[in-house]
Amino acid sequence: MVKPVRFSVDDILDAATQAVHQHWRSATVAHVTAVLGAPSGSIYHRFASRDALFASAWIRAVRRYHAQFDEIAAIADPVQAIVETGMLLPRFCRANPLDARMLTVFRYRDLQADPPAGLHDALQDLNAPVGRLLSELAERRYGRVSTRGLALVALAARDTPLGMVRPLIGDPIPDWMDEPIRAACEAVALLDDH
Amino acid sequence: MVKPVRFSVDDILDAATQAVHQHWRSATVAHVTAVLGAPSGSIYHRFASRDALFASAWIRAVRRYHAQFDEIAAIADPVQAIVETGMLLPRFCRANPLDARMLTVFRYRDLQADPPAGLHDALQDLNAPVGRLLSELAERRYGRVSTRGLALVALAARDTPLGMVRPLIGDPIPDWMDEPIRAACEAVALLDDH
DNA sequence: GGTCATCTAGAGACCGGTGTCTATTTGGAG
DNA sequence: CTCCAAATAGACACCGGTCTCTAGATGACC
Repeated sequence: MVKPVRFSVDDILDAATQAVHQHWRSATVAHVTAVLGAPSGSIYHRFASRDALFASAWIRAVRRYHAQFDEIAAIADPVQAIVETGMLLPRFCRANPLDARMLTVFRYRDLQADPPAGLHDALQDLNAPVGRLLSELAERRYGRVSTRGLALVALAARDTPLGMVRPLIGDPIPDWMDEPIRAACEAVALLDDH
Repeated sequence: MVKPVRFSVDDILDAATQAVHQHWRSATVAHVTAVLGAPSGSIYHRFASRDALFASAWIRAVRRYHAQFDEIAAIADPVQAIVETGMLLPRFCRANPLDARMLTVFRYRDLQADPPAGLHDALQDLNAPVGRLLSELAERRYGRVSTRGLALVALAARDTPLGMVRPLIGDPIPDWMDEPIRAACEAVALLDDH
């Protein structure tokens, strides 16, 4: 029917991710157009604003990260399941270094606090897979879902590995990091749910 | 001799820290002048640029954090010394929440990569206390200073607690966090220096 | 009281980035 | 071929933030 698409949404998000890789938080729409070889009009044709563009790229990266969660259910031992959940992060960083860097640009809390135009709903649902996984892990680990149990599991499976890996994101994560990450996750996962 | 100072360097840094507390990375010079009740000229009279201002406030916060390091030498057991080094961070966040938030605005690596006008030297020396402390801890823990040993100690005493605490910085760090932080630090500190 | 260095004071120039507006291209359908 | 919706194309208006520039205030010292 119409003029064929030259810059698809995914093309633009790829370029945005590339621009963030190079300029991190100071990436601009001009950087994206430079990567893409497109004028700014083509960007604004598909995205309401600069913020909506970069937030969309962030959301796509988060979803790709969540896509790894399936395999955790197959791990029998609860503590090991928590540890392996933690290990998903360094693995993701190695497999998708650009998306990993994209992940560090926003915090979920901030985006949800005032969502860029049109992304309110996408952000609403975004964290559900994490919530589900953590609840399931807490349930399996402690036999019930307590506030503290949930907090411990979140700390073990999410915050601890993230903190250890974060300073390196952008560069490759060395293999020797795996052992200490496992050790830290496991130590937290072994704590008692009082 | 001259006109008395109405806005000292420390006053301005306090205001910058306050502005960062409210606006985080998007804090502007105008936000600082609003807190301080001073015109922008008074800010630029003492600081070469916006970046130099905020970086100076960051450096002051880092130095205050380093000021806690002295007491670690007194701890006899090496592993415990590493764990207590890790615990300095949550303690600092509780005692100086505004400076803690300031700490999250820059990364040492980025600032050193291109230092704001006039801060090159200050940044050069800034990390020395950390380097000294970590070397000392690695030496005590493993009886020698290996690359891997140093990396493990850095991970245990610095990155792990930072990662666990980071998502909460800005809000108060709850007391129940101490136990998991200790557990994670200790687990990493107990790993072998191959 | 005059002098001078230092500092306050604030208006606005300047600059880079966002987002708009209009023109143009494209190819299938009639 | 003509028409139309969808998309590209890019010039530039606009805006918020940084930083400059000039004027004026202040008080120690002579």
